[in-house]
Amino acid sequence: MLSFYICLRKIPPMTEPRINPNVSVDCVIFSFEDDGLEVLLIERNAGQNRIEDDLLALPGNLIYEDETLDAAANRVLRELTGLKNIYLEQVYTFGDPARINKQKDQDWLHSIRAHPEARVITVAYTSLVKKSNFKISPSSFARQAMWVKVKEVPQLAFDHNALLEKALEYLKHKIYIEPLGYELLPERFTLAQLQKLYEAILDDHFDKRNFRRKVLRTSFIIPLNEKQKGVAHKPAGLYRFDKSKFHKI
Amino acid sequence: MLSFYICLRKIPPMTEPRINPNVSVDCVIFSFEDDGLEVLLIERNAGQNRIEDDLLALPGNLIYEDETLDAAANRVLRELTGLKNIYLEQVYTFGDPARINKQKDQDWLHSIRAHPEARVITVAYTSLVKKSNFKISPSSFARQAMWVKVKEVPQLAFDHNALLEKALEYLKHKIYIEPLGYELLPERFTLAQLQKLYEAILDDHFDKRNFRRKVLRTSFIIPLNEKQKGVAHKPAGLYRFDKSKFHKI
DNA sequence: CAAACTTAGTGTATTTTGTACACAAACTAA
DNA sequence: TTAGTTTGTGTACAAAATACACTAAGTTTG
Repeated sequence: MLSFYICLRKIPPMTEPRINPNVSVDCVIFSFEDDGLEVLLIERNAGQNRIEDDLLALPGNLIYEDETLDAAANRVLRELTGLKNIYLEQVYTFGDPARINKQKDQDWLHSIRAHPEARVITVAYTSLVKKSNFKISPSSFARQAMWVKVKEVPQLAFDHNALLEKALEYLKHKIYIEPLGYELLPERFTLAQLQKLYEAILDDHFDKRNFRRKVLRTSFIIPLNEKQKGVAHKPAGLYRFDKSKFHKI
Repeated sequence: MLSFYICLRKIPPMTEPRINPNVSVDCVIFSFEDDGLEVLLIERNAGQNRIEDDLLALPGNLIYEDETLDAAANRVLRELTGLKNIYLEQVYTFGDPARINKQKDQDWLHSIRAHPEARVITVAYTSLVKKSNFKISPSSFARQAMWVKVKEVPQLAFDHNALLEKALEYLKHKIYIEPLGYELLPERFTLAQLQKLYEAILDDHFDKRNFRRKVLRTSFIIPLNEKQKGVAHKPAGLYRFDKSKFHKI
């Protein structure tokens, strides 16, 4: 019993972390499927008084007073979707005073926030993940979390369509600077998959031969001595990334 | 008298704008002189109780509740340095809870802020200007504003050295995407000046002939039929930018 | 089991861009 | 007149971008 008591004393007091009412983070999580990019959205849940026909939103929430922005983004993503240990990068900060003024957004904020009228600026984060590596398990005020094709995203809550646009633009720039494949493709992938990924992100089309030549000139995309199996056509060779062979410009 | 009265009624009541205690903006303003980049810094002024040996800082302050972040950055820059109508771009947001905890920063905050202990996240903005186009006239809590060579910047207040680094990195990326010359060079400039600008921003050196060839391949750097005058060597030809001939990638 | 279907994989010619490199010309100051 | 300083130029080679069409290797179907 004594040791149990001592153990209890070592547990820090369960004070609620203090919330900063003015700053939130939102996460724009992309995944790639063969027919394009998808983004992770949540369906808001207003506790008891469920609001029908509410808008989808990016996972996001207010930050705690004692956590960094990066930590907040990770926590919020985990709380709302169950996704853990995802490397997030900051994209842009949105701070229009009117960004939370739409009626539906106000209704929702009133149903879940202590200070629903407070000015909120939000810091957008983004990441690329392999859908299959993560199990979505919504909690907190997300009734559901789901992948939606980027080309089919409807009107979202707040200014979240603008956040999505900015994150896409960020991706496009970034893919020029470093290869983004290892985040999004399976460990072993075909060059056709890689090409489709580039075409999806850059919203463009490339010549197959030139693309292959360019890719194979790099030292970090490495052919394996394996082929696809069970496809109804000539099987493609498989490749992998060697992250260690890539060096930033 | 009547019309005067009516006129008075139309003037909005002089309420102080409400300040948001949790969000600030900071401006990283660069200028280019022949021997490198300079950045605009202020010397803080703690009202009566002047703190000796205080650190230099980037111009920045808390935002008002009813203004956008962009507007706040413009206002703050104007209030602190007199610089007006500068096109600012958002760079990055810094939100470490400990970023304002240095003793000197705390002392200063206590001397000027209503809530000196409040968590403050800051949104960094940057711009490139021609020094000669603007007259610096510090006011508010800036005792002085001054241009400091980027290579000679000392330790700054808060996390402002990190903000400066990030803004420099932003510049380097940006100069690959669009020519930054028109912001920083005189209307008519020599190719040597342009080359020095690129070398300053990218912190690199280029071959003169190759640089000239590359520049002249563009359609937006246009030779004038004029030469430098009064220089103690062969006078260089002058060029100008034609912004309309440049199209983003 | 042959034919049809689907995707993989390959080479060449041309143009454009990058890179390395050295010396004469134009002006001023002494 | 000379010394000093910066401008302005050309060539040869290597690397990268671009345009373009057919055969090969599997599976499915009839």
